[in-house]
Amino acid sequence: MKFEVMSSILPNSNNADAQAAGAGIASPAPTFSPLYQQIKALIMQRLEAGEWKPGELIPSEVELGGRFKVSQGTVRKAIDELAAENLVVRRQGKGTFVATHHETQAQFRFLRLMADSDEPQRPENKIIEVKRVRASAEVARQLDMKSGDSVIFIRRVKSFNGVPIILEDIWLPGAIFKGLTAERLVEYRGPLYGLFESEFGTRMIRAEERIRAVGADPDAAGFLGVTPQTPLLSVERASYTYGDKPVEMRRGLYLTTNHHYQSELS
Amino acid sequence: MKFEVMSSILPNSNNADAQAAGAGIASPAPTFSPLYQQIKALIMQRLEAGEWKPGELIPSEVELGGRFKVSQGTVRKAIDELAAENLVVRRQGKGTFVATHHETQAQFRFLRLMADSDEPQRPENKIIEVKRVRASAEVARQLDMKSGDSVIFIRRVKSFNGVPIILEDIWLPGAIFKGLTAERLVEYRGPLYGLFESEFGTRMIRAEERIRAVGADPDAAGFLGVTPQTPLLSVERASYTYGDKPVEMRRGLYLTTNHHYQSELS
DNA sequence: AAGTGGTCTAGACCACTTT
DNA sequence: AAGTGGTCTAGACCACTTC
Repeated sequence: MKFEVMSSILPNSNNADAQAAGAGIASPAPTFSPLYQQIKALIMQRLEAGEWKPGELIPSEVELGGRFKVSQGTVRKAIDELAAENLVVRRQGKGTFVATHHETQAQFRFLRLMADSDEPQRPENKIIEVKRVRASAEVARQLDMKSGDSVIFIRRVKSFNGVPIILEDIWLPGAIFKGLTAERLVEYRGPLYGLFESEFGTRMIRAEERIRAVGADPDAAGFLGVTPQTPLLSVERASYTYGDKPVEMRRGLYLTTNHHYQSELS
Repeated sequence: MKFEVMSSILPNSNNADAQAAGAGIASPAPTFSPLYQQIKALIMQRLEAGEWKPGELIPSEVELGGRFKVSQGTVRKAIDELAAENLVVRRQGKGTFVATHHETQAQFRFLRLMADSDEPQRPENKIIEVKRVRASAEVARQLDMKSGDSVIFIRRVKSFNGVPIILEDIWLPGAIFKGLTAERLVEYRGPLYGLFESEFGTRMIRAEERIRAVGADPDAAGFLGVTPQTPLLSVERASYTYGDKPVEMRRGLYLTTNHHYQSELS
């Protein structure tokens, strides 16, 4: 808990109390940041620390304003940004809740593959393999670990309406996902990130994908029921939790004969 | 210019004046929208009408507040959203400007292909072909026209550091881009959307892309210097201007041997 | 009735830019 | 010095939810 602004830098009488709230900790950082950003950072720290867990209600804006000695409007602006980043969800009349991956609306936020037709798609996951391996140089780099560190490897196939469409390899840091077993994965219903969140206390916040066109290798061709060299979408994903800490690496091969990857540019 | 809220629906004394500003037009819409959304819509209408052109300064928040008979804070919230949608750019101390495609920062907003390495990429465009054609059924559907309507077709190749990477076909509504010639395209420096904006008064706001993996046809293989059936990224883009009116359709074939399409999930 | 987020106003001071 | 957007406060009323 700290405020980065000193009264001398930001001689705003309104801020005096807020600065006092962080009293005792002299900040070495010379960079300015507005009060609401500092409040946002404070709330984010508490989210990260698990003070309020996914799905739970956080204190009201008035309550937080009192706690941090700032006006409700300032807390509001802080929470506005947290809501824009999907860390938190507002519900009028009820309050503000910590975002969770256990919601129908969140199911498709991280799967951008859409059917060309508008027929309903019954998704189905099949776990092919789960094993503990040593991190390769590339996996170690992506997950911010050392080469040879323990990593959990998952291979699965996602089908739509019974037709295999995605072959996906997933690498997870062994230290974080210690007790993860094939049995648990097979029996679990719902999105993987929901499992990570509720059983391993690791909430995925943000991801980046790198997309390429590749030819199917014999292995992939077998799983997807196509001939080798069939063009496939290669989707490499790096997932991050609080503080941009990497927590997952994926590589998916998407069959895009009757599906497409949807991207919004704005 | 209209307000969708009647005093009886929104009995906020603060709004009374704002409602009066739209006086004379009875609104049939029964849906509620907050004042700042109405202000936002009003400003958007003026942007669309070209009252303030791209790159120009729009009136200050105080000025607009006076004009619409609402407080500066309400105008601010309206402009906040317009800025978030990239319709407008704020500059502290200067004012708020209509966004434009003639800015270095905007150059890469609509090209998500990145080099795998971090070597500098010298881009280069080569116009292959420009011709007037009749809209096929699919083009007509995408551009919201009738089959057979006049369409301008452009084919070009984009190279990085002298190596051809993208073959792109572009379809434009003939009615909007009437005077567009191959000569003008060849001599024009800078992003295509900049040309559209300053010479045809059509500003692209938003786009959607559908991505697939395909095998190179002989034609494409020739332009990109690869063998037929080489996997390529097929990127179909639909571009929209104000009011979600389609103004462009594209189909790019990206060679992703040393490049990748970058996508942020959040 | 009480509490919550959602909207709106009014006024103040700040940092930045231009005159 | 004057004008602009950026931040912060304080207070009001609203719509929605729960008790």
